[in-house]
Amino acid sequence: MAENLPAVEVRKRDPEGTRRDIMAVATVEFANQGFAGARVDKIAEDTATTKRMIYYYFGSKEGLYLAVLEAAYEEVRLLETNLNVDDLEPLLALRQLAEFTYDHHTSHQAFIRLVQIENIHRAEHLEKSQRIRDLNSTAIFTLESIIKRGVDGGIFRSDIDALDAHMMISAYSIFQVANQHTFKSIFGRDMLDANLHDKYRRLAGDMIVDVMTQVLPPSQKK
Amino acid sequence: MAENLPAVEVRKRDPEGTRRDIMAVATVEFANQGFAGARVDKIAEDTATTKRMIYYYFGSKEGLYLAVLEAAYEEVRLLETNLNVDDLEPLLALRQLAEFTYDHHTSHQAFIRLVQIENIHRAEHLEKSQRIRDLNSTAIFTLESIIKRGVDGGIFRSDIDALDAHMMISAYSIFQVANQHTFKSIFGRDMLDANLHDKYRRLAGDMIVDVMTQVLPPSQKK
DNA sequence: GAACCTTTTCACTATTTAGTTAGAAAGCGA
DNA sequence: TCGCTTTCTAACTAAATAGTGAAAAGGTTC
Repeated sequence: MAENLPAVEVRKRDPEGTRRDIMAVATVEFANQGFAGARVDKIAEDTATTKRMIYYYFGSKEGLYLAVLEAAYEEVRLLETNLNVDDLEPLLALRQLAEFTYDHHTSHQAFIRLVQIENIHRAEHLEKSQRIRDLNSTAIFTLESIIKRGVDGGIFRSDIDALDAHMMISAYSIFQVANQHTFKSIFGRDMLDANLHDKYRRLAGDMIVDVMTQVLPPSQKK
Repeated sequence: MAENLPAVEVRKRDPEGTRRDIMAVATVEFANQGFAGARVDKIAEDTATTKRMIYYYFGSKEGLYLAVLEAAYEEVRLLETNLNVDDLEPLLALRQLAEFTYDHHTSHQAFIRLVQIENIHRAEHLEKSQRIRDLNSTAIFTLESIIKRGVDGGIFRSDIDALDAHMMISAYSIFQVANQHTFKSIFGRDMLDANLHDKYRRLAGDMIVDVMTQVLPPSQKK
């Protein structure tokens, strides 16, 4: 009866598929519960396979977590490469980068949760993954080039480097996702409300553009 | 031999002291390990009293966590009231508030960790605490007054309200603490390095002042 | 068809964990 | 002194938890 129905049990042996199944489920569980809070039995339950296979492929809970973390960083990096702003004037390029980052982060909340969890653990797992540390965010190179052009053109401050700018853009975007729950609970505002999205995306651009374009007059004591 | 030595076992019955002892230790443990990661036995071990007393006073692990969270929010609120910027012109007041917040957050890292942990839990514990939700940050009232003066004076944008401004200031300051570990691991920069503190405090002020003082000309398409 | 890889089954273990029982000693305020 | 509160001791429990053992069967590849 079921043999002709679409691909649910088409695969009999599909190691890659099994790994992907486990990791997809584990990503959700780790992002939702944290490393200590996640339950291997729960993950196994939600997959099409068994706990034994988790250990067969990933060795340990930590091994699985690390695989999930690596995959999340890699996926995000892939998406980053979609942005090309080399043809735009620095001001517009910077705005585009910031607004793209904002959209990107607000639509990859599981990734942000994993990053926050990793920070609670003081990045101890990330430190173990040479692979993640290698795939240095491409956003930095893009930013470096934009900033160089803006500084050379005399329209950008020269005392904010690419990492500083990245920090500000990330801070703004990540905060809205990462701290949405306490913010809403205390102030009653849902920062991710669809009605606010356009305003907050624009504000991400305003924020970084406005601060970068304040070329300091020597008179102003700072 | 030990009877004349300073206050270690001075107290015989000191319920308040016992509570404080437990909470101080629990704050560290929860901030470091998260709720699921924290161990009641470990907390008991690090106090001068026993596990039984933790349950005597706090009922459960969650009860203790909630007490810790409430105390942390209250302490931070107390410190916020130290700031008085009513006499300053709005531009300087805003800068002072931002830079004060930056200093404040970078020197209360345990609190920030608790907030991040609470966000991982989608603020479910915070929701249970009417007490925390009541002590609405005084920073908001201060900000409201500053912004009103700035907007009335024609030097501030009128489309950014106090919560928006608070969000930007918090995002900047909290990010540097909350995400310091992944940031350092990936980019090699310690955002909390003492040598960078002055620069980053100033930048907190620049960021919010620059974005607020961009009064939009109608011609500029936004 | 042989060797190897993947998958299933499932009971099992050792440890950790939050939380308890029960009693008793001792301080403190009235 | 009486009664209530606080503190300590120390074993104990029940459940949850990460991880394993061992065997067998079914695919896959060469």
